[in-house]
Amino acid sequence: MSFRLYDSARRAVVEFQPIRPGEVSIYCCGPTVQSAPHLGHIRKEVNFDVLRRWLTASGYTVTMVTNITDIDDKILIKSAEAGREWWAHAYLYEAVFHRAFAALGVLPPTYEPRATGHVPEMIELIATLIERGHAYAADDGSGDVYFSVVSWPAYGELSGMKVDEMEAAEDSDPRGKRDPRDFALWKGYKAGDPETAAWQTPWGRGRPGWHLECSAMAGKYLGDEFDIHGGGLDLRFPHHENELAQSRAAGRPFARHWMHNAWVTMAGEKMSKSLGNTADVLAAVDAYGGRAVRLYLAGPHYRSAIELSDASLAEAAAQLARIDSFLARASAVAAGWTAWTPREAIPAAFAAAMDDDLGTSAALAVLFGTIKEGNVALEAGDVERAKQAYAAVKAMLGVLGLDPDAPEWAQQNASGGDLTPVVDGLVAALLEQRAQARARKDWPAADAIRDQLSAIGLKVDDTPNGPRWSIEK
RNA sequence: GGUGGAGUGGCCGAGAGGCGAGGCAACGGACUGCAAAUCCGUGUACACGGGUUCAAAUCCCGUCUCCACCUCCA
Repeated sequence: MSFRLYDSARRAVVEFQPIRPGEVSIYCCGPTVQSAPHLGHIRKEVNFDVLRRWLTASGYTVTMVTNITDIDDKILIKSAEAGREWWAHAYLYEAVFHRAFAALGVLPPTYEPRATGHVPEMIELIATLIERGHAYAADDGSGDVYFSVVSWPAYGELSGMKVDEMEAAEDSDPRGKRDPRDFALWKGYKAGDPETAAWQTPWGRGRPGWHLECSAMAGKYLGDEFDIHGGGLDLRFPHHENELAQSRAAGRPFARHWMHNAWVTMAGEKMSKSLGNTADVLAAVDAYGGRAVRLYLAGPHYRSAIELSDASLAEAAAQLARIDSFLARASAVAAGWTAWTPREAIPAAFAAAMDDDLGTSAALAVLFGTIKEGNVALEAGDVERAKQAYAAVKAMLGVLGLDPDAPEWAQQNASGGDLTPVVDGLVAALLEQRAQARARKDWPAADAIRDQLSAIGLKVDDTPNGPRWSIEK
């Protein structure tokens, strides 16, 4: 079975064919580190993390590049408001983003370049574009350099936008543009900008334009041509259109495949900073747990908008509780069973769903079906089938980034994990008292102990093999 | 104005011509001292109006509503 993926440029699900057999190169536009991430930002990370995990599980060696945009208008404005150096502001929020990524089990990219570290590559790209007649330094002496849209007839090939039909932005500042549709590759230094936010170039001092950064960094780490370029749907135009135009105009074939995830909505509207309807990632993680939030983001298809509410997060938490309940029950008989490798353990239906444009929703149906089979097997005492179901569930969770025993989650539970033997000892003493009360049919006393534990967040379940406790999230 | 997407049962959310994805919630039953967990069972949904077809949530025509991009945006 081969992998099929929707390509935004061709507007169809197409057969994925890597440039080099067995390898996949992905460039994914990363955050502009101007303020804390919201759940919309993080959906992109989770969706592309699932892509990466599935390709890896399918046997590919994946190179994943996600940039950090650490210089930009917004950063300069926000840092000035906050009374910080722009670079200090950028580092501060880069750390917050990293914390949010880790809180959702997102694997670190292979390379995570910062825009400010790649000015030489940008200058080289601009020079090539000027040489080829696709870019020009503004005549007004501002130091701005623009890409000439009319010089590149293919402009619009990605988004389907027709240059002539586009609504002209009324308040846009034409500055030194020869055509209002031209976009900035390089922004000349302006009075009032921080002295440190400017780099010397053949066209004067200044700083990078947003679109140019990504082309330069993708080229450095992945070469002139690579497999997949990703990002949020809102980046398709103009950001990705511009990246594509400037890269191809410079003679680089660039991305073969464009992949865009849809957004998170609240009350039907796209979550965004400008609308102010954002949900903080770490707050959601505190309330529902990182794996529940990840399940909420990863479950629906990546090209569907998903509606955020307390109810939808609570439902994800309930789904996860069903998953974890099975893992807890099954691990008693199946832990350490290694007859199947994770790859062998993945059910064919799950693989088929994932191969079909990352059908996580259908894949999840397979996961829950397997859990039911496993539960039935456990009830029937069919240990062999329970082990197989357990292995299959673990393998599927691994692909989705939800296996609680995987390093990215085990690490997060480390503080609690270290205390588990201690808590276990304390709880065991109480459970022994409860067992004695139950033995003499003193139900009020037994229930009092259970209620006491429940009040501090420990849930007690009676099983055929005795009571089991767990921490309620 | 240009371009694109969406309207599915109480809720979330897949699917895209023909056996009711899956989950959450609810109700009934089994198990349990009671719970919890688990299992079994219960639902005839596809915005509206036409049409095509043996068969339409799925295709065609029309209508309504919503959202997004065209400006920074994951």
